[in-house]
Amino acid sequence: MDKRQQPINTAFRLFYQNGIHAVGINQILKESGIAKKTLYHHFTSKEQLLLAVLEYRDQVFLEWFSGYIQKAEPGLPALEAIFDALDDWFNNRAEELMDFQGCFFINTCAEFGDISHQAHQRCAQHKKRIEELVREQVDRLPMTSGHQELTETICQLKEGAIVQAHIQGDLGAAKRSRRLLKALQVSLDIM
Amino acid sequence: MDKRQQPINTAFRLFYQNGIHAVGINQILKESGIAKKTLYHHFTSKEQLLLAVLEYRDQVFLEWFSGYIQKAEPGLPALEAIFDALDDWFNNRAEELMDFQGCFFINTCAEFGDISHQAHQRCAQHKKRIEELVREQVDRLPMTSGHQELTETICQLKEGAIVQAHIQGDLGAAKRSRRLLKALQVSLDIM
DNA sequence: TTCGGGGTAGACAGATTGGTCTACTTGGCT
DNA sequence: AGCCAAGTAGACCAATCTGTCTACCCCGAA
Repeated sequence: MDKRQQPINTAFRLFYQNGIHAVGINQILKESGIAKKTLYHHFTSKEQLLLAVLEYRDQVFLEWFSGYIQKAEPGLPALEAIFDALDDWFNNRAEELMDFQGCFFINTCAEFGDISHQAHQRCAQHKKRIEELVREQVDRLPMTSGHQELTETICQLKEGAIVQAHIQGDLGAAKRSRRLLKALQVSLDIM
Repeated sequence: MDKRQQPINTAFRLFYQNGIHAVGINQILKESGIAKKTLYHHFTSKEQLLLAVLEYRDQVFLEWFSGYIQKAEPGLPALEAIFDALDDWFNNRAEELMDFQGCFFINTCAEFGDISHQAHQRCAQHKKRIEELVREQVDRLPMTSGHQELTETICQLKEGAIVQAHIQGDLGAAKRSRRLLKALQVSLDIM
């Protein structure tokens, strides 16, 4: 019954399913069941609401994501678990995240393309946080160098899988990235 | 002076810079300099205009992209050239493609998330065409199997690089994917 | 020479947008 | 008991949205 959280939940669902510009304030109000005055009491504008939605999704996603990493053994198994997580997400086995419709942050950047836009920057921040989680595990690998490179590479594999899964409906995209990581492990003895 | 092409050019520029829902028909008309009647003579709706824009961008991008592949030696060099092309794109050395703002097809799918939507399907088709160009080169490699897997992997590396470059403004994303491809070559002797 | 297709400018319609505001209610703290 | 913050419903505003329509123009083919 948190009157600030209600429109955030509703707005996320509608934004994620239909896009941000395509969803009007009135629809959010109707479906969240709060009054217009209440919404504008908590948020000064649609844009501020969006920022709160990004904040919320960031938190939910990170919590869910880090759960997979922590359940696995630190190091390589944890890195592999990243792609197991993605696989669950793409195949709708992650209830917390709602029906897969791509990455909300990638989608938001598509609508607010300019990197100077606040929403865009908030999305970049989310990706940086994910990168930090990855780095923590990469740093545990028995490598002498190349931690930063490997971290960024894994994140890039993750983005590629998300896009492939969303646009083509390719539900095996996560497993493909996982196999690529394995191939890397075998080839270079970096891990 | 092609009155059908003019609004396509303008609409692409505006859609790409600002998003599709964020751009109104009237703005397209004003900036393309044609009359409303003319637009609705050629296109029955904004959605039909969008489909024509996707068609147009598909053609321009494929032409530009395949140029890089054809200039390189067939096989591995051509595959490396893919990432050289991306690098030029991200760093705005590809004039035909306009200032880099991510992939227009990824961006469009973000706004029309449902895979059953015509615009979304047109985007998937574009990606499939790119995949075909990649496959042609992969098929020339001295591998006994795994062509399909490698083709899809390379496409996924490409999507990852595009997203990373757009969201983080990471202009080295293409080179990172290129290095990963090289690492794969060394490790598995698939090429 | 007439006729029609493609063009122009822009009024217009009806719906919807984000956001403000009035009038009223409810519930908890002092 | 009194008060105020937070809530409700929804009228209202100006702007904007997509799409239609009128009225007129130009030019090439029959």
